[in-house]
Formats: sequence, structure tokens, C-alpha cells
Amino acid sequence: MSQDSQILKQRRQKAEELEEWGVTLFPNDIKPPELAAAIQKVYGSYDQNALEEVQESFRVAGRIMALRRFGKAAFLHIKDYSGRIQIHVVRDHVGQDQYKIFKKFDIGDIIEVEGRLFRTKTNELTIEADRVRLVTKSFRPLPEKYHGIKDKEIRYRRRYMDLIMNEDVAETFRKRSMIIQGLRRYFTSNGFLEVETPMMHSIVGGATAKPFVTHHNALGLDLYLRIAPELYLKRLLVGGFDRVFELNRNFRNEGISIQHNPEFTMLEFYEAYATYEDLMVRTEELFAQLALDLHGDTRIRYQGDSIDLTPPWKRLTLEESLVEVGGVPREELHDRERLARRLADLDNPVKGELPLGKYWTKLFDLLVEPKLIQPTFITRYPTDVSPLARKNAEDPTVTDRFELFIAGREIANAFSELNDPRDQLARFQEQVANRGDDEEIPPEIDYDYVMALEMGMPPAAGEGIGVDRLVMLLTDSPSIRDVIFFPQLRPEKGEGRSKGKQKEKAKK
RNA sequence: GGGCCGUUAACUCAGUCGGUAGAGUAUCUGCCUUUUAAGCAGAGAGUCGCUGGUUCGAGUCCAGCACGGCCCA
Repeated sequence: MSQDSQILKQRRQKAEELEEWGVTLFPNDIKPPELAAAIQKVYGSYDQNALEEVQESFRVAGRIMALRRFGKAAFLHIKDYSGRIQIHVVRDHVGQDQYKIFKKFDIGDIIEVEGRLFRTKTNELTIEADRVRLVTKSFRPLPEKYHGIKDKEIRYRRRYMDLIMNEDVAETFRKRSMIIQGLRRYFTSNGFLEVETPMMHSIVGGATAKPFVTHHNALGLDLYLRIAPELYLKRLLVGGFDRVFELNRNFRNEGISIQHNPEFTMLEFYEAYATYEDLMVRTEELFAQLALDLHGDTRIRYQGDSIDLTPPWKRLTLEESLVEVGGVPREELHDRERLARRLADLDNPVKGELPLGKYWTKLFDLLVEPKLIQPTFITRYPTDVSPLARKNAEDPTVTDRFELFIAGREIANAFSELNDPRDQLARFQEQVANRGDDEEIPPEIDYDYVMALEMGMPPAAGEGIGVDRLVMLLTDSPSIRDVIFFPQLRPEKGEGRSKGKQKEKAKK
């Protein structure tokens, strides 16, 4: 406290002065005010003469964002959650006493204003204050009014400042909320039941990823934060819920990047009596609808690219994509040695012999994925990299599966579900046997899941959609941190555990 | 984990060849009753990310560390 800047001291001093004058700094008797946007909407078209006819007085509340004082009068802009409106405060109109208090108000304070509407010389709709009142005293100055706040670290750590200062940031998160609503609307209106399944799993499953470990004291049990809800949602299919979806968080203990946050939002849905091909149609329909709701158009712009979400979208098999988009000679595709050499040439050497599918997906990530700007379904993933997907009826080396790519990124993953318990058990066993020291492969077989399949799971298809990436796409955001309110960052100095402890643990 | 870049006032940024720190906004004081990046005059405000090193002297050069960004793994 002792080394607080002058500016903070001044604010506190001012607050004390106000209190001495009997002003309550944090009152709690303010009734919900009218919204700036609602007033603008109704009276935005009224000219001065028309406004003079309006006898009504309006009461608004919001944060002072700009303040221009002229001695015995002032203009200010306040911002509420709907928008902004200009306020005019004149000493001879509000009276000496109120004006004296008003002069102590700062940019950043939240105030309540009541008065009639008029238009200024520059024709801006403005409230002529009859009454101004402090609602919440701000003890910290707002960032610079013109450049706002640019420092990404401050923006992510102190998102509240970012949201106050950067209207486009607030807008992105409003759109995120609309997208979430749109997803719910789509699935509930198509007969899907929204469900919640455990976030803490005693066996890792449903995806290949390193989990976070936590501990339950009373049970004396290590638990994993879920990497995917898949195996539980399919248990619900067994239980008779033919159409279910879950829209919630997954956790993966991996690197942080422009498109990865350790906790992220996933939508998974499962539909009985459908195939992965049906889901391609659903996905097209869903994304097109979301784009229409948000932009009124199925053609959108993302980071300079024009992307057309109008159905139908391109479909390629993984094999075709490697040849046609990735430029891998067709005759090389089944030659592990040559594939390994190609990967090594791309600075991605692989150690040991891998399943063929691993070479393909690695090459795909490097050579094909970044080029898939327009929405593209990639199908026929090798069975050895798709342990939960149904084998293709004609060619059992591949599965009835697709991944969706847009703007060079994976957005969704779907397949016809494997519901033969014998095949599922065999695949689990093979996975565990070949796991080696790969921490991304679940070390334990979920026998209860196999038992569920033994009860009989109806034929079904399921899909997972990366919601954060979808929001990035639809809000033209370059980083996942721009669509998550509080992205994961290292703690600041003095926050959380000591650095030394963390380092020591990391070394073990 | 590796590479590159950044970290200077509350915010946005300058800071030359190593010579004791600058601007705009914000703040404070004075003037100002139609401004909107209001204006005019004046003032105050700094752990130059941290720790060492080189040097007569370091915001500046060197090393390590921290945090962040981007790229790669």
C-alpha cells in the first residue's frame, strides 16, 4: 500500500472527502435503470422539437467513460451493458450542492442520472441531468481513452479492464453466448436431450490425451479430469436415450497455444439410428444456421480468408487428401519406410515402427490440414487410430469416420459408433498392449464400458465439436484466448504457489 | 522443451554512440455553460520486469531468471 502511485492516493483521498460530505460510496438501493440502447432506439430519430414534447424523465446508470468539464458544466458519456449515452450536467440546473459533489466524480465511477432528453448543437441525443448520484466509486483509473488497453498480458489477466475498454472484445463474448444458445437450440429442437456426465473419471477414456490428475480424500482415490465425455454418453445410448448431447468442459494436460487451452469447451452429441454420413449433413446444416444467425450469411470472413459454409461441403478420404492436397505419391502410402523418411525430411522423425494410420495422420497434420481453408470432411480414417469407431463394412482397415476441417484447423470429429463389444474389447486390449510409454493412450481398459456394450447399444453415430474453435471461426478471432474469458496463464509473482516448488515438481 | 521478439509513469509509446528519464492520455491547480481524442496555462507522478556482471558511469552492453507474445517441437 505504501508504494501506491500518486494517482491511487488521490482517488482514495477524494473518496474520503466525499464520505465526509455524507455521500455513500457504495449504495445498494439503486433500482434497475433504463438502458442506453433502449432510449437510443426509441428517441434516436426524434429531433429537438419532438424531444421537447416528450415530458418523460429518464433514469440511467453506468460507468463514466469520458468526461469533458467546463467549469460550471460538463458533458460525459456513460456506458451501461447495452451501450452508451451522453449526459449534460449544468451547475445552475442541478444546483450548487449536487454540482459540488459531481465535481469529485472520476472517469471510471459508476453513476445514476435522471433527466430529460435533448439534442446538442452537434445533434447528439443527450440527457440533461436533473439529478446525479454516485453508484460505485472507482479507486483505480481507467486505461488511456484513445488507445485503450493493448498489452495482451493485462488484457488476459484482467479481462474486466479489457471488457470495459474494448467494445469489440465484449462483442466477441456476446457472440460466443449467441453461438452457445444456437447450439442448444439446434439440438433441443431436433429432439436431443441435454445431459451432464462426470467430469472426474477413475479411468481415462474417450480420446487420446494426457489427463490432469486429482485426488479424492475420502475415497483415497486418484481421479482424472475428463478428456472427453464420450464413453459416458454412449452408456446413455445403451440406457435408452437415443439422442443426447453434452456441452461442457474437457481438460487436457498438454501445451498451451494459439488454439489450445488446457480446459476447453466441447459439444458432443450422439444419435441412434444414424450414421457418420447423416452427421455430415447435420453438421453442414448446423454451421450454416449458426453463420446465418450471427452474420445473416453463410459466407464468412476469417483472418483475411473468405470461407463459404453453404452446404454441401467438400468430402475427401484421408488417402485422397494426402495425395491430392498433400502431394504424397500414391504408391508411397503403404510403404512405412518411405513414409518415415518423408516425416524425417519434414523435421518430424518418428521413433520405432508405428501403425500405418499414425504415419498418415502425422503427414496429414503437416501437409494437408493447413491447406484445408474451405470446410472439408476427411473420411475413412484407419482403424488403428480410431479405437471407438465402427469398421467400414467393405474395408475393415478403415472406419466410418470423418473429421471436419475449416480454416486449416480441426473443428469436429465424428463416426458411426462401434457397438460390437467383442471388437471393442479387442481394440482396447490392442491399444493397451501397444501403448509403450505413450502417456496419451489410456493405460487401463474400461471394462464397464464393454459391459454396457454387451447389454446392447443401438447403432448410432456421434460427434464432438470444438466449441472454442467454432467461436474463433465465427468471430474472426485469431487466438483461442480471444474467445475464453480467462485463458490459462502462469500465475503472477506472489500469486499462487512459489515458483521453486513448481520447478521442483516439474523435474520429477 | 527450442528459436525470435517484448517488458520504461495508471494507459499508449519515445529514449541516438553507455553520461543521472521524455511525450500524449489520465491525475492535480487555475480559467472556461453545447463538448465529444474539448481547449488554454501551470504542476506533480518512475523499483526503466528481477538478480548479477562489465564500466569512472548501465534504461542502453553481457549473463541468468521471471512473465507475456509469435513460431517450432
